[in-house]
Amino acid sequence: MKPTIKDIAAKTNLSIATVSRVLGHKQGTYSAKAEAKVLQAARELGYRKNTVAVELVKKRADVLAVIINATPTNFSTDIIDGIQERAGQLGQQVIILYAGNREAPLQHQAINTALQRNVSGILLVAIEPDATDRELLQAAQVPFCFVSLNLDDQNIKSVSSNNHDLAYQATEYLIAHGHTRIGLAGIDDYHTGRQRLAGYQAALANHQIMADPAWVQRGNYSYQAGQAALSPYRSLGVTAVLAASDMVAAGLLTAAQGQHLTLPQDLSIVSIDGTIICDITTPALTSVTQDFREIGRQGVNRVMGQAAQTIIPVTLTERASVAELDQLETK
Amino acid sequence: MKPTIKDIAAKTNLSIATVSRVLGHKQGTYSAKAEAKVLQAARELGYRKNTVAVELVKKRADVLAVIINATPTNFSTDIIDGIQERAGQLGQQVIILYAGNREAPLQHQAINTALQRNVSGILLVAIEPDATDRELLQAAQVPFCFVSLNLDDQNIKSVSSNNHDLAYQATEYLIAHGHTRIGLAGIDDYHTGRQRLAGYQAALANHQIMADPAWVQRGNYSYQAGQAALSPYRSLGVTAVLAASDMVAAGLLTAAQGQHLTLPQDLSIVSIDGTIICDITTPALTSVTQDFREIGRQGVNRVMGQAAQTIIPVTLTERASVAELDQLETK
DNA sequence: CTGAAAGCGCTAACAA
DNA sequence: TTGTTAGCGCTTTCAG
Repeated sequence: MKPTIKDIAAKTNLSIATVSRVLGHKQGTYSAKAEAKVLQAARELGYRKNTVAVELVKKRADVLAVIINATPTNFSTDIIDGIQERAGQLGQQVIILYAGNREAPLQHQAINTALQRNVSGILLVAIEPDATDRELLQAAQVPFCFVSLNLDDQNIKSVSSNNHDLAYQATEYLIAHGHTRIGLAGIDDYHTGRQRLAGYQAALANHQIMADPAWVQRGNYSYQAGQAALSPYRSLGVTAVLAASDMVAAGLLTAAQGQHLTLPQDLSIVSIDGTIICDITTPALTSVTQDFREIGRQGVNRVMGQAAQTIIPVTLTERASVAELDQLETK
Repeated sequence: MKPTIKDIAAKTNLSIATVSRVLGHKQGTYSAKAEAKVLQAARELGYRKNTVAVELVKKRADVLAVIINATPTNFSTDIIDGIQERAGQLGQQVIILYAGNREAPLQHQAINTALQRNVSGILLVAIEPDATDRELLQAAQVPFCFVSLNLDDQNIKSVSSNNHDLAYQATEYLIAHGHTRIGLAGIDDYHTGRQRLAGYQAALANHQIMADPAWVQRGNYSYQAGQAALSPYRSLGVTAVLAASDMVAAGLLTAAQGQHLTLPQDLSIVSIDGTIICDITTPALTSVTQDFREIGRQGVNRVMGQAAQTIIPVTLTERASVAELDQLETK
């Protein structure tokens, strides 16, 4: 039914080998006449190459698999844009596999799907691998790279912002604005969260601020986590919070407004990510902004073996969610 | 290098046929003993089935391709959740192909990629097909379905909200709240935009409101489009705007606040979509809320041939962005 | 219940 | 420059 190179061969009185050559653009191995005939026949028959067959014989698919989960955050489109851009330049197709909401079986399944198709590389976006995931990945002879997540293991490829530095910068910024009772909200208890926690603690320690452990409210980077974090802070006299993501910041902000707090006077917020969410809230959120597009691009480079373990710099974007504390009275 | 069924056959002294049968779970065609031997050998060898080979011989891939573009909106994750959920139930894998930002070549490429892999179906999420896209799709013997977009052609499968009704409801709501000078912002000039425009116009006509054409500000559903729409409205005495998406509404809202308008008193907004963006803004956005998850689920049903052309109902979610106009003075 | 053998659509030696 | 041929790894008749 669907035409194959055989049909083209029959129609042109050429061998399938010649047809394959012109369709594969093996320049110099066929005559202009053969080329013309094949191309025309292909057009007439509505021929389309069967990629599956090609992949089988070549034992290689020029495909990058991107495994991604439904993070409660919203930065993944930028990362994917970056991936797509660079992958296109390197002649790789991109297929995105979806791993649900941190659901282990779906993560395994996505990895297996990628592996079973001999993709040329796997990019794991914001995925915390469990033991099974790591085994699957290690056992296969396929390059993989964690993107927007750093496993602390120099031997495992990754591209991300420097989470320690990122939290450190944000905390320093708040301290520079007179805050000393500073919360950290919404981080998880895995690599990213722990790295950010360390940066936050380092900045506080750097200024001899004795942190109250209750200043750290864990969560999953979601809007809901931000909302939940507010009320504990109110009794702690916290004047500023570093939010683990824009979504956490937004949750914190709407919860605060629900309690009739005035921002930033009653509560300053610095957010991590710097997506468009920061512009949408009132007041706009000051953020440590990650370069997600570049993270995506470099992820491709890394998995295609063109770059070393990579840290992408962040920038601090001042908007309107931090108050200078000097002239204000701490509660 | 990578083990194949041949290796398992050699190791177990069985034929590759038998190995294939147990690995394919062709129950009743092999003995328990054979099964045990094969399974163990497979485990020991770290065998993983080569999906590409299977797809070649079966001439069929149990894969649904989802083609999606980087819409400036943000509802796609919900749709994908729904797709994934239903696809899983039907034993279909899902691969997501990314079509850039309404870029024709990338759209063709994504469609071709799907077609070249004989996927069992193609779901196009919020994709406006051009002539080439439609030809490609029609020519192939692969079921496809537009999701969150309705082409007005009863013969083409689609699942979406009723755009006419959705705009009609929103407009009626504003009229019921005393508004008569009502804008429509951010719609595109394709199917979705035109359908919503018609619904908006129908509601106005229904109340003998003579609409000023300038009340309609076109755009691409983006935050920027919302921001750009504000200033024209100020000179037109518009008291309320129906925003074509949550992002448009957010843009409108921040632009209005930038002009020191008080919302909703100075400008009421109803948004279309009802994503989490509506909760994040101040005031929260009243919206006509689409059931994106269900749209995704039904998209799978439709493409797998289990449902007819489908309209998913919407609901109006009242939040805080619409003022009752009775007791207020129109500018 | 098991094995032998024929392909799926294509590429890549190897000959001609 | 072109054709012949042998597979890629798997499923599936058809015999046994």
